[in-house]
Amino acid sequence: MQNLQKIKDKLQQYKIKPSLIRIKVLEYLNSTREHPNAEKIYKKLLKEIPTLSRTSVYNTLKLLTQKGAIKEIMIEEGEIRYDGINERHAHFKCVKCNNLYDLKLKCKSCLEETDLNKVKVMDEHIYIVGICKKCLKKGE
Amino acid sequence: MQNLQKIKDKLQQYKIKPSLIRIKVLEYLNSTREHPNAEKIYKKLLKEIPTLSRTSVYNTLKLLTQKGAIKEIMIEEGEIRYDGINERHAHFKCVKCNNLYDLKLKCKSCLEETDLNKVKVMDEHIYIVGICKKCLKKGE
DNA sequence: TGTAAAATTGTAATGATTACAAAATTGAAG
DNA sequence: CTTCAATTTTGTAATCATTACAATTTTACA
Ligand SMILES: [Mn+2]
Ligand SMILES: [Mn+2]
Ligand SMILES: [Zn+2]
Ligand SMILES: [Zn+2]
Repeated sequence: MQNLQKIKDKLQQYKIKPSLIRIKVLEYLNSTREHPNAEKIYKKLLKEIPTLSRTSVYNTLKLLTQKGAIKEIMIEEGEIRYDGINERHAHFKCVKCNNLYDLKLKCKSCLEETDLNKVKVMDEHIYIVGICKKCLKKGE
Repeated sequence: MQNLQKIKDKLQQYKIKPSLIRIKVLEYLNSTREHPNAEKIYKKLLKEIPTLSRTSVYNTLKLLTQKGAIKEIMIEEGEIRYDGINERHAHFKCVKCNNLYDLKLKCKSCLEETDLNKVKVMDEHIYIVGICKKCLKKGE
């Protein structure tokens, strides 16, 4: 399909050679908004690539992150989640169901320009922790 | 000194019984803006409390966090830093010197109210990753 | 084909955090 | 001052996601 070409193009755009695992990992991360961790990605791709190793998933995630094609999200200790959506947005982590939702940002920057114009900004992370709509309903 | 009383009051305010270790940990976190991790806090307090155990520091930090007296900051994998300053603010993490600086926020919320008025917000984290002024100068 | 570079794999190590049970301390009651 | 249960603190062992490393496989190109 032409979706494959899009993934390959994106990899090339970030100067990453398009191997099978890299394509599959990026394809998965671009197709979902669930922000999976390495283990979830491994389990998912194992169905398509039976020889896949956990190490390869970790290696690939590290590479994609370093090249800027995906983003690491660190919210809870001992678990890195990954986000393949590159548009600037914030996150909402529900402490009940553990889901991680995307949130829109209404302003370009919440920070004082005077603080920022002296430093080199490489990355920005904004997230809220709380209880989501669904879980609030469940608990009356 | 009367600083001690302030710390005790703050602990009581968050419904935490003021034991020696709790007082010392909170006192340290309220006196610094360096956002230390558990190990740094342990090393620092060991000078004053020679019988101190790492476990006690971890226990105390967990308790203070759960009660809301301090905040965990998770930016780099495998290292939780702690912040005793309760006023809402953002952070800047320098990837060169590894320092974590405080930043002022210019707006009350960067998020769409429509997204937030259906959920329960418990915590908010905003941070920038980049290279600080000092390190930029060093590298010409 | 031959071969060096790159990618992938499996196993072992790492290290911050946590679990757990024992020891010490506290504080109220007698 | 004692007693004793609750709380706090401690030391050791376990956890577990991630990383290091070396071996194997695959790729790309002459
Ligand atoms: Mn996202
Ligand atoms: Mn801070
Ligand atoms: Zn939820
Ligand atoms: Zn710096």
